Amino acid sequence: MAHLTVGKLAKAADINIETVRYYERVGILPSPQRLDSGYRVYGEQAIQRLRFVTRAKSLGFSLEEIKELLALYTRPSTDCEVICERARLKCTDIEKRIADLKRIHKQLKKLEKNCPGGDKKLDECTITQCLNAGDCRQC
Amino acid sequence: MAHLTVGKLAKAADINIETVRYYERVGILPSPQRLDSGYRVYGEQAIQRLRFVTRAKSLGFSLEEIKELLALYTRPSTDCEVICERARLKCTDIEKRIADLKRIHKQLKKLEKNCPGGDKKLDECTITQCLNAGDCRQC
DNA sequence: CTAAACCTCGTACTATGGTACGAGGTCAAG
DNA sequence: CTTGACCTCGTACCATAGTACGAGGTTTAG
Repeated sequence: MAHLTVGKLAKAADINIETVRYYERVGILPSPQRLDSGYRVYGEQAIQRLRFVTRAKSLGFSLEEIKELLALYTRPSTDCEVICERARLKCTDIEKRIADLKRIHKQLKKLEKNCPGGDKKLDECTITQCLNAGDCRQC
Repeated sequence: MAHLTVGKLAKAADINIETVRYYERVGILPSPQRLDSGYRVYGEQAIQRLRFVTRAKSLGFSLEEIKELLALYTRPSTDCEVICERARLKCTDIEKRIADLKRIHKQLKKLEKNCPGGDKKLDECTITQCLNAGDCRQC
């Protein structure tokens, strides 16, 4: 089990094989050793690394950010605080995105609520009015 | 003021000139009339249309969705309800995105809170543990 | 021993929303 | 009538995160 080809690794980490190669291209995964045939050979730690990537992705980190996290992670001088700081920054980032979406959501709800609906014509539709004119009191 | 070249239109709608041409390419803006020289000529309604696009964008609609909205808008048979329905769908869509981000935010906050921080080593860092292992009680 | 399954690489393509550039033609002011 | 600002088009490029494909070489199971 210690020697994995790229296909086995992909399966073990539940990632598309092309994606594994892509991760290598963009520096997320280090270049592995090769057999004489040119085949890539990975150890168990590659599975761990890919799982790290998948989890970081699910926490909202971009591949660029994950690359940095991995670099920090593999540097012995890195302490917990450094990683925490990254998490805090990402948290703030996500708070901003939530705030943006909430602002949009509020506007849409308001428009929706005030719109007469039914088979009214478009010139009575406040949503259309809003999209059409800057002087809309609904938005 | 009734005849605008693409540059004037872009300025009037506060949109990059290349973007105006791009909108034409992707069908957001209809092909305008041309002078003998080949220059595009627009009327006032083109400014309105671009403002419609900008406002719809700020409400979270994609260009594809805006194209549909515009098609509905210019069809006389469209009634208010049809537009309202689009707004409702977009609202739901945004609610989903907010929920996703909130889930991520919650996890990050939890990780952040439980992490010892300071100059602790990485093997004591619960964030690193979470990224590294699937059996993390923090996430 | 052969056929299937797997691997290699490079390149091109997907979606999204644009931006940039170069070669050339046109228009308006001085 | 020249100069500069504006326009034309096609093409390529940016970020992001991959996916797809084809030609060829390798490995493994029956």
